[in-house]
Amino acid sequence: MKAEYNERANFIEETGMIFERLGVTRMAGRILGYLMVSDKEHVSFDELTQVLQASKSSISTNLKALSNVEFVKPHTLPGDRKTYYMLSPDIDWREYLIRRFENIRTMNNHFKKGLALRVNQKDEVSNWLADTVEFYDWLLKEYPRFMDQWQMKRP
Amino acid sequence: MKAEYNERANFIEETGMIFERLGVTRMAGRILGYLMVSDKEHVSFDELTQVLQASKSSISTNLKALSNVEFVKPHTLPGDRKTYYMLSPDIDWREYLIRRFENIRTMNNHFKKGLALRVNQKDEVSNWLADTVEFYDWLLKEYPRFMDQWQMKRP
DNA sequence: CTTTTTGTTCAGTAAAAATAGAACCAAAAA
DNA sequence: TTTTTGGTTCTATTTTTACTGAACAAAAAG
Repeated sequence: MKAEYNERANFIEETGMIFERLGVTRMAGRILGYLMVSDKEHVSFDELTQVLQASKSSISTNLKALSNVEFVKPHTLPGDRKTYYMLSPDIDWREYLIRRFENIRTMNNHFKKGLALRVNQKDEVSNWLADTVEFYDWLLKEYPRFMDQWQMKRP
Repeated sequence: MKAEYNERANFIEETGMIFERLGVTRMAGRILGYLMVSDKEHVSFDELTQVLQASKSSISTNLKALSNVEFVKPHTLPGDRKTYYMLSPDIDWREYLIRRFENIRTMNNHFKKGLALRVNQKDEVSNWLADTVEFYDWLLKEYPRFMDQWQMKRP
């Protein structure tokens, strides 16, 4: 058992933990981890069940979830019934960040709603809420321009 | 039962749901929601158990967690044994965002590790990983400057 | 038409997380 | 000193989530 093997195995488990903390399942994280360090670019369903020592159902469910959010892309070959999977080269992390910023927008709107519901609009909490809203309004207005700088650097 | 009352109640439950999706407990979210729309600035432990109809233990645990991450600040008065709680006016959302960016740094480092473990450094997946790393390297380098713009606008 | 391959889906189990209830404790009040 | 207040902590209980295993299905192969 080579050292390299253990490094990969560790990497896979670490990926599982990292994604678990992000709210994805540990198994989905493991799949991503394996897709990252596999020496093949395309990995079959069956290989995943074996390498990750997981049930077909778990792999199936998680692969589907990962495909839905387009983190993973299925790949097929003529004359081959299997489906292979790879890390989706279509993920645009800039797009992904933008989606995350939209969550911030939701939260900011919620803060506005909360502030509006307060009786005293001028106490410390209200002021803090107002400041918060002001900051996020600024952020949401300005971040596209920031992102554009990346587009300009790498068209 | 006034319409206003229901709006507040709805707001509290929504806050619970929103924070639950962010990985905090629903009850912690409810506490934050109530602290946002309460007409008092400082709210007692006991009031929280009653308004949120939750057990003392649940309130205690969640208040402690919220205090630990400094979302909530305890407030005491001379001659009063109770502890009151408020939304912490000390939360600096800029600081908070910066902490979140540090998570991105962790992820980016993990990507680098994964890329290094790949056998073929020049296939599609490797290229995609390399591009991703490049984008995040740029982002992590540039975002402090972006944040400084806010500092300049609001010193 | 029957068997095999390649998964998917459903029903049950195991594991984890959130909450409740009760015992408990320290400090203040009586 | 005893009692009450204000809350914490420990041990269930409930709820949710992830995973497994087995039944099932579609399509290809024999």
